[in-house]
Amino acid sequence: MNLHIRVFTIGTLAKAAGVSTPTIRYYEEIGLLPPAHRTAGGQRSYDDDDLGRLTFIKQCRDFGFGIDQVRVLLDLSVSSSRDCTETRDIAQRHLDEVREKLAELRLLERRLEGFVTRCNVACAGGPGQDCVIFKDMVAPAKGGCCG
Amino acid sequence: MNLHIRVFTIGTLAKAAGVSTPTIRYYEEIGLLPPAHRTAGGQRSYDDDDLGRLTFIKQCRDFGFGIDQVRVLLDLSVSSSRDCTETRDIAQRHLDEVREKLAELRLLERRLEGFVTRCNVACAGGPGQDCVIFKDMVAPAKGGCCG
DNA sequence: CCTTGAACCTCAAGTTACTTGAAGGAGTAC
DNA sequence: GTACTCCTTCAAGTAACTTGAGGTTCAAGG
Repeated sequence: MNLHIRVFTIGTLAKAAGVSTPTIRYYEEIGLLPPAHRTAGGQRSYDDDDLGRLTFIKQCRDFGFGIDQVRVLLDLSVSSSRDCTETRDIAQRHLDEVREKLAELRLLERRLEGFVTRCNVACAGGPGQDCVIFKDMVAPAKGGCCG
Repeated sequence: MNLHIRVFTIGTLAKAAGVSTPTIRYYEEIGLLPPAHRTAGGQRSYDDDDLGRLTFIKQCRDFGFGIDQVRVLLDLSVSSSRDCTETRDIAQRHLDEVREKLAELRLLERRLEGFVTRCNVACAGGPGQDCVIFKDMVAPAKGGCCG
């Protein structure tokens, strides 16, 4: 209970929030963070409120929200109505996107697995084989490598 | 058997390979495609070899390979040794990356699910609740929204 | 032959979310 | 005072294209 007012340099704030110092300057530049207070020498100076805001941003980014979505979430976070349903809708849409991406990646994983497997089967003897991967690759959607 | 020599404009080539025309110009600019032949009027002109090369590139990109990896694969595709093991190793490394990304996304999916669920539980009554998502978000790694 | 409209040309800048680098000033410890 | 780290701004780089401005070529129709 002895640190009633904590003051951060940009570097200590960065460590506390888990981001880089250029990122903090960048967030200020694009308006995610307000212009920082400055010391007499012109260096940026932060307090716990700033840490809170930055940590919030960091959490949102870790959730995969884009900068523009973070902007909306920040606005919601200070709006008087505290409209949680809007927040949930943003998160739900984002979740849908994540699931789409997951489906794509799962498909890609299977295709790559097949590719590597065919390589291993056909090229077990090492290099010098008459690998036909590249002919296969030119014919779309058939999978390739040493087929 | 009547189309022994097919000639493509950049637009028809783009459709045939499933990419955009600016993308073709971009690939030429960065050296993935050789400088195109030109008509008397200065417009680009392509043949089936170009279609083959571009289709190969497209397939690699669909596989998620980066441009630099595509460059290597293109080199391998014309190398005399046809070293399939090298090709397989590139694909294997890429597969590993895809699997890492999948793991990340699965985790993210679960976190977002929890987030949305908590929103629904706490905010079923609609807006105006005292949503505490934003306080939660400031405390890292706890999940948020209306906790 | 001439005009119209689509498709083409080049060059520059925008996109996302930062990172990296250069050149120099501020703050702190000895 | 000097050594060292951290800070400052500004510019450019990253990946892989996309978009836009302003102008040219081509094929078809009248």
